Amino acid sequence: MEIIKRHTDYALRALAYLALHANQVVTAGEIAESQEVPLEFLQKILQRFVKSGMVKSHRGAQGGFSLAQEPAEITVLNIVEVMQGPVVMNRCLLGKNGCPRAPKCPLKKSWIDMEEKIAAYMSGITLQDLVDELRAIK
Amino acid sequence: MEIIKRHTDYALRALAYLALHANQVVTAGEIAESQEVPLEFLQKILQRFVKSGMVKSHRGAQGGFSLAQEPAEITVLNIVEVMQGPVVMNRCLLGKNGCPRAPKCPLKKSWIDMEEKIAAYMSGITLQDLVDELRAIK
DNA sequence: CTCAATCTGGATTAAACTTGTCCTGAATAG
DNA sequence: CTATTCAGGACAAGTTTAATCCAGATTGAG
Repeated sequence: MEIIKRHTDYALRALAYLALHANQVVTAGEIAESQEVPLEFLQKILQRFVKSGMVKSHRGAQGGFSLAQEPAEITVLNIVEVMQGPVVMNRCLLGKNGCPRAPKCPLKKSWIDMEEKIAAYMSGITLQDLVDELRAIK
Repeated sequence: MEIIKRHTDYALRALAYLALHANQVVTAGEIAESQEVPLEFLQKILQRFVKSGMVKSHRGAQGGFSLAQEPAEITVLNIVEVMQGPVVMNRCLLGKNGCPRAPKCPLKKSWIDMEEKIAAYMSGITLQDLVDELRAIK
């Protein structure tokens, strides 16, 4: 039961790299090489963050990507949700109407409680925290 | 990002039904009908719990299934792990050697911490709790 | 202005996973 | 014996994951 998919892992690595080089424009190729991520797959991932407004792209020669927000303002939850959507324990809890069994579901409250705890945990970690951790490890 | 797969949901419903009818032998057909689960799929699921020792099967006419343990001794985590394996945030954290990037992973500690919290939460809910909840709802 | 570097976006794809279905066989109560 | 019920392997459609490929748009530098 792996909760974080590979593309989300790649996204976290890529955005941590951008945070480590804040205020610089970095090419997808550089990120791909340093983070050992397939370049063309990474480009698709970065496009999602450009659309979400978390990353700025700079086209043309000498172009690349840079963070559009401060590292301390981007949380792990933000990144996970761009890639995998909202944290949901059970698909019953997705959508407006939910499942017809909800009234007799003995776990519904627990699932919602867990979702909130997981989301809270992930929103407590920012890219700045990851940068600090990376610098401490080095 | 749905964490609980459908077969795990079915398993939870089925075992809760068995707990509700503790010390009785119940057929897969009866569970399937009451819980709105495809019968043949449910049978596969129940077989897994027989192998894991949580459920006893009774073959032949008038046969069926019954819990092999007390409802208060079977946790949601037990059930989830039978269906989906151990709770792991990132596949990097699976296996003995893990991934080669682990030493420079700024999230490893947080992932492990989250895994433990999720597992702890799920092991705090037993089938008896679900039975109590079901009786309260009714 | 041209060209190389670089991002954009759509199409395609292989493998794995999910969610089942089908069928034969084995056990057993009555 | 035989109807009922579980056991287990094979099969399969649909979706997701994890890429790859390619034609096109943009832009900095020479």
